[in-house]
Amino acid sequence: MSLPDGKRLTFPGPVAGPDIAAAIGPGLARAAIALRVDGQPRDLASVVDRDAAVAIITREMPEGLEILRHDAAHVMAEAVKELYPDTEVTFGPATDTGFYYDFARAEPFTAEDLVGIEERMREIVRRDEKIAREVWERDAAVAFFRDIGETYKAEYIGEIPRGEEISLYRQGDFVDLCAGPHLPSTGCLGQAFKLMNVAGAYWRGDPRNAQLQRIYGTAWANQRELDQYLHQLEEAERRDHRRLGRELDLFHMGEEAVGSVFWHPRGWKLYRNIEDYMRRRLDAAGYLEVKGPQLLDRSLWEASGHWENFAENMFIAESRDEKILALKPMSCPGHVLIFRNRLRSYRELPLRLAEFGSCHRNEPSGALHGLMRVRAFTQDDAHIFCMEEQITSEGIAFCELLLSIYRDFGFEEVGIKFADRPPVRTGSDEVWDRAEAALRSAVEAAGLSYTLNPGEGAFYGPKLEFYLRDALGREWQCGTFQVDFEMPGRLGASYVGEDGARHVPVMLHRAVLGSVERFIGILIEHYAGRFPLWLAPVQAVVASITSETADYAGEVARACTTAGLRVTVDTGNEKINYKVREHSLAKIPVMLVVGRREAANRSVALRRLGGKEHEALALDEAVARLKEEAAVPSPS
RNA sequence: GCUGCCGUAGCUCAGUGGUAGAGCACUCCCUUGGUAAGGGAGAGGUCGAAAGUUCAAUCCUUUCCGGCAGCACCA
Repeated sequence: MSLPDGKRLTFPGPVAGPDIAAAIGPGLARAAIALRVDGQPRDLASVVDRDAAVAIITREMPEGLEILRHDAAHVMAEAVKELYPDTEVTFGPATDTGFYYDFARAEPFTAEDLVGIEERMREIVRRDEKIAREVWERDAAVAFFRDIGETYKAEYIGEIPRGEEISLYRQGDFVDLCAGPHLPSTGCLGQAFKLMNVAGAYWRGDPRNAQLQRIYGTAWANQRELDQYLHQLEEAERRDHRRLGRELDLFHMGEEAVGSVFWHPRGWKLYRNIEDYMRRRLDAAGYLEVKGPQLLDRSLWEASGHWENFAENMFIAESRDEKILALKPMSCPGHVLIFRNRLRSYRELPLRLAEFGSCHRNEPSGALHGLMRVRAFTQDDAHIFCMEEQITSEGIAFCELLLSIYRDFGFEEVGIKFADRPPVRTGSDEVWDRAEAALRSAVEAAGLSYTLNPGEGAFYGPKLEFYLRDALGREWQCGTFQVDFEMPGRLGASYVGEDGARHVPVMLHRAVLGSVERFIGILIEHYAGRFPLWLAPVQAVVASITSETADYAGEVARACTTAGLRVTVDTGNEKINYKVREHSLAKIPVMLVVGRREAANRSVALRRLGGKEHEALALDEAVARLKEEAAVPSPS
């Protein structure tokens, strides 16, 4: 057999995993938990009886960790069955950070139950039960699970394709239907796991089915990694934009307007900083800003197809004359109306209509989440009306614009997914072929790599989805670029081509930030509230040491304001220690402290947020320096 | 929307079947202090809303509203 490093091992006959590992080395023999045979993960105990590419999987490897987490799910199921025998087990896979198992049980699991289950899991690990694979005949397996009252498992076996092996795994008295592979024994799991929470989940993910109780846990190769993960969770909680939004007095949300944001002065300043920046970038990139109406007549939504498909999520209003109107959930129909308001020439194309579009969508209550998912939001939306042969160049230009904007906001890593035709769609396959080809050539011409997201395109066309990675390594989908051969025709948009005939333009839907509200939520968490100077709502606070220097503090603040800096003054009756603490907690990037010395020689003591030191600077110099540092990034 | 948990002062949280407390924040007074909490006093609550049980409900029950976690959803 061949090993990953290219070496070859020869055995006289069939050989089991532990012997292969032992033949390679004693260290590996101890660390081995599973095998990979010709790319397929297998139990360590499985026998290799032919020439194959074999690799030993250890718990430190990604696929080893996945097996370990899957085992954690089984151990949890065993613990639950021991403690609550009336529970039925269903599915229990590994996740990116751990595992879960869905249980069917009349009584809800409580937080205290979790403590007991976790204790029992640790005990099962200490028992070090052997985990054995058994291959069963299909009907016998169904009968077995039916006998022991596991109806979900029995049901599921019926859906496993004929010809596939029905494998059961036995550990102690617990038997579970599972494809595997698994660890050799429960002891191999180790103790680096923790149960996290319990939540509802539908059987097979379908809301029409019974709702099960899902217990989530996290599991790692060792205690250090577990601690690190738990620490990262704490860090995420510390950065939670809902918490920082309150602490930094940026915004609040309330039951008087569920799913909508009350922007406070500082939060709105941040919002405006972003909007102003985006406006400059759009202007420079040849977009024309427009503003469409909020409330539009039902007939338009019927024509666009929204009334039929999305009425559930639209807010409907009725006027006194009994007209039915809807708050717009997106801006595209309005932009088409602007486009087709007069006769258009091919000479005008590409025509890029941009809008900070206020949209309302009646999102399900359970989906709402701070700024990340709201019912009233602003899209940095634009629609490019163009000819088919312009799709590629517009796509390239958009990708460049987007990446440059993300960089300015401090996001260097951007992932791209290509979402192609969904099962339910409008338009012929031939049109989809052209749209997908044009989009693919655009992203490839821009020199960007992407992964495929099959079947996830919009119903009217394929799209690129742009994901940015934040400081905690989390991915957020923000930008999008969609090719639409449908809606312009549907809403009657056309232009006069070079040939004098009417043509239907292609429409490119695109957004960089996506929802401005959500993007601000991401920014807050990315920066943990410590915004770069150009974004910070308040860039500096001038703090006096004694009331004697209050006048000079005011003078310093005026000098800053004149230079275009956003500053506040603190001449309050508190010690400087208190002021430093207070403004540090408010995450103001810069403090300009003025005492008797500074007032005497017209200087300031400049202190950076989080810094331990301060720097004495002439007032003019400090202002000039801050002004330079606070410069808004501009398109080069 | 579904399941579970939660809702007491602006915030973080104690607490009780006999109508409530702490710390921080806030207001005032003293203090004028050189880089992460100076001292004192005061004010602040229809205990999410409604109905029910009870002599009596913030506490028990039901419904509703809102929040959190997950599921489903995200055109």
